[in-house]
Amino acid sequence: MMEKQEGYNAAVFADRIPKSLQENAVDCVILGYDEGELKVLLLKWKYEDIWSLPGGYIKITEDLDAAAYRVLQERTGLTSIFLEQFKTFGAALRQTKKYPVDYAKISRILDKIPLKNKECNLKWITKRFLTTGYFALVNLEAANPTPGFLSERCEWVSINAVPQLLMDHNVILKTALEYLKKQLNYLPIGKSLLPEKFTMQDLQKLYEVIIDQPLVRSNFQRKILKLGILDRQEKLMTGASNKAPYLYSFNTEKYDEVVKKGIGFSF
Amino acid sequence: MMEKQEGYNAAVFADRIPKSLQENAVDCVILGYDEGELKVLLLKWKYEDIWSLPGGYIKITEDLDAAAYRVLQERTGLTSIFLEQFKTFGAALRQTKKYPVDYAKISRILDKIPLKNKECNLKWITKRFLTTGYFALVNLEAANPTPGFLSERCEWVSINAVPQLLMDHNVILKTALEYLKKQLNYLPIGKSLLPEKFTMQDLQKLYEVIIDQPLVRSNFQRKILKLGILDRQEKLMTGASNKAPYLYSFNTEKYDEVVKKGIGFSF
DNA sequence: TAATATTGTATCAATATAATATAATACTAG
DNA sequence: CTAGTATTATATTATATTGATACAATATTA
Repeated sequence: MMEKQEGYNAAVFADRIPKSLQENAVDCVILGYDEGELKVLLLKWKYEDIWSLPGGYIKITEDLDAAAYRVLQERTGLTSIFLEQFKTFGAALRQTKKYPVDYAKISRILDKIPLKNKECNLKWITKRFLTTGYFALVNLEAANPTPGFLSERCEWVSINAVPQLLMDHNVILKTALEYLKKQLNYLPIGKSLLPEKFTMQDLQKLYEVIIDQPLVRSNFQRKILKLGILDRQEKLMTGASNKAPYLYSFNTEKYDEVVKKGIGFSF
Repeated sequence: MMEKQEGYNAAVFADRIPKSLQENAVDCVILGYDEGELKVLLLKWKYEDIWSLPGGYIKITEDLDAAAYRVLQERTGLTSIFLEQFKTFGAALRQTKKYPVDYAKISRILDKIPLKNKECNLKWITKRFLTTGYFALVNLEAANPTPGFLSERCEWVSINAVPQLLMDHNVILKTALEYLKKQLNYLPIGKSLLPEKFTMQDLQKLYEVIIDQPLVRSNFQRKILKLGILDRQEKLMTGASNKAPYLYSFNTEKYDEVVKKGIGFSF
């Protein structure tokens, strides 16, 4: 089962694995919205050029959802946020043929980070495991990106500039974005992506970034307003030489109601 | 962690567990449609009054999806069917407080079925694990329900007459049905649930059973026909004293196209 | 041949949608 | 102060969709 790679014997890892942890993981696609761009929170590993989605093992006494919340909280400081499971990934070759793990790199990293830390279960290096993908939409301004013990940086990266990620993380990210695109047509979004108050243009741009195509302004406004999830606030004086737009905020009560009912077509 | 229950020490199971299998499982909600009822395929266990969804462990060299297909194939003989992952379940208390496992019953069963069979991994008795829920829509007529080595019966049960199931299987079933209900509004269904040729009434009844509410006949017909996924065939002479309905069949090409595009509302 | 049940399609008002137009700003330049 | 400019909020219009109902066309039975 194990094979040598670049002179490194992966089986060495097997000894380092604490037995106390579950063999399953979660990976979080944490999306924020900033300067008209959709951004995803990524980790840059220590010492080597490895990037990955924030993830973690599920503790044996922990709910699956709780593990995802924990990862989100550890990497952003945020709690009680929109977080949704979207798919579990379990291709047999997650760590091998299809998405090769560079054992040499991992080896060099581990040589520098002794694994006395019980929180680190590196079974994924040597054995296929499942990971459940979650995605979160968060207020980028409120988040406080924090690297873990294997990573040296935790950064917002534009979804148009995502580097090659560890294992199948690029696929996980892509799947999350497609899922979000679909969700748009039967769920309101934006409550946690936008600041408290925002203009109609802000909201439209968010939608356009997600579905990756332009929308007709007047029709977008009409459709959104008809959902009844927005409260109109005062006008925003930008200093620009044009009519000042209204500010809006989400009406939490109605927003949640629409989330429950769903929008759009139904038989 | 382990506790005695009805005088039986669950830890005894731990020794019986082969190490060769992954600790994750799939459970399949296999739905069929018969006599105007939606039915789910359930297993009745040997010797004791235990019912469950068909499920199985994921082999260490097996794709997650492949494991679900295998379960479906083993229990129905069917292959290449609509089968979709809908959610992974991982509540910490899956096997304990919230959904107690009756160790006494399991014990009695295992006393009669010696576990020399390597295919049986009963770790789920002693330890929390994740299970990924899949649902399949199959042609009930074409399926050949077949029990496994732990079960004595494999039967179609009306979703209105489902007994108490093992662990959280009732929740898994409920979640699958809710998921299907939602899917209805942006995917065509019926291709694998109905026979080759069917009447408009057949299709409407199927929809009504799934969403659990009546639909207006003329409007349903108009909406469905507009999707362009049906080919009209000859008339069906039933011998009933009324106008004979047309038979329809799904146009596979257009059907798949619509599955890809989705139907209904979009921004 | 009339009665009956069910089907296929038409009708029509109400509503929704896409594309475009118009009026109302908030500021700038002169 | 006024005209110009960019942008916003909303109106308009033609077209399409929806929900509710109506009605003609069968296939059989009485």
